[in-house]
Amino acid sequence: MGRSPCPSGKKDIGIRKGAWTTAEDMILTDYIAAHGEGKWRSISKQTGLKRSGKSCRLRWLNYLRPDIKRGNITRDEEDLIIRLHKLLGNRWSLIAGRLPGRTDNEVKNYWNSYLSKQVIPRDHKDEQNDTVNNTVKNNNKEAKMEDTHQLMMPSPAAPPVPPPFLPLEDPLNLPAAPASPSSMCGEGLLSPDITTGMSDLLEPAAGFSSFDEFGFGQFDLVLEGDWGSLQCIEESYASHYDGSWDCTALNYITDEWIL
DNA sequence: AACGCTGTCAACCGCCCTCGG
DNA sequence: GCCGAGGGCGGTTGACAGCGT
Repeated sequence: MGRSPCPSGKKDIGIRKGAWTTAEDMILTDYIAAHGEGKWRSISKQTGLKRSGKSCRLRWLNYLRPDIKRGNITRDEEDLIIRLHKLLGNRWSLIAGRLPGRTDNEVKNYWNSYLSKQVIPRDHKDEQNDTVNNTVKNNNKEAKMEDTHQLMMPSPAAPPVPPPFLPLEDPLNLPAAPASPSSMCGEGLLSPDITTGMSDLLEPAAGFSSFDEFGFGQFDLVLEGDWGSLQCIEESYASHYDGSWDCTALNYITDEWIL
């Protein structure tokens, strides 16, 4: 698999490229076991590996790390990837961070080669479901898509419908929730691509170190159906609100998760 | 058996961010 | 504030495997 070791470099003279050998893996593994991660560029100098620092880092993070989980992506992991991608877009490192033992590269490859072909066509189909004419030829494909689609729909055992997620009460003079996501886009609050736009919109605010901390905290609660705690987080958010976020987007995020 | 097509996935590339001087 | 080095990340490439014809 992977590229053959054909040094193409005019500018990287002396730097090996392509597939890693077992010997190189051992050298890198031994070095990191002894010295720890980091200082990737110095690794090649210290060990004699003719690899760039980036290449060493990539090899370690994507393949050699002892906590890498091998084997097929499970149904639960697939479900989580789909949900997280819906929330975060192509932020593979963040998505992988929620999947212990999985790497961003692995998640990205899995999405590009498998999930994107199921989820995206399905979403597209939903937009024009009145015009689709199923054929016998597509039966198997459709069945597979349906299977994936169910992952994104509330299951019979899904959490109860949460209380309405209304705009927070006003002491902070927060803007009212928009009538629809499209209106948010129209006002420039969210980019047309809602999944990536949200991450750009929700920059760190007081009380939370990052959008990810805030967002994942809510995400976990949604998954668990813990609407009470979710409300507490929202209230906490309201008490810390410093105006750097637009809370209307949070309402939409939660709607997105639930839907 | 040979060939072409397609999917998979390790690895590379280039951009961007952070941090220290 | 500027600059360069180091590192992180998403997008893309390309070798290989498997399958169909």
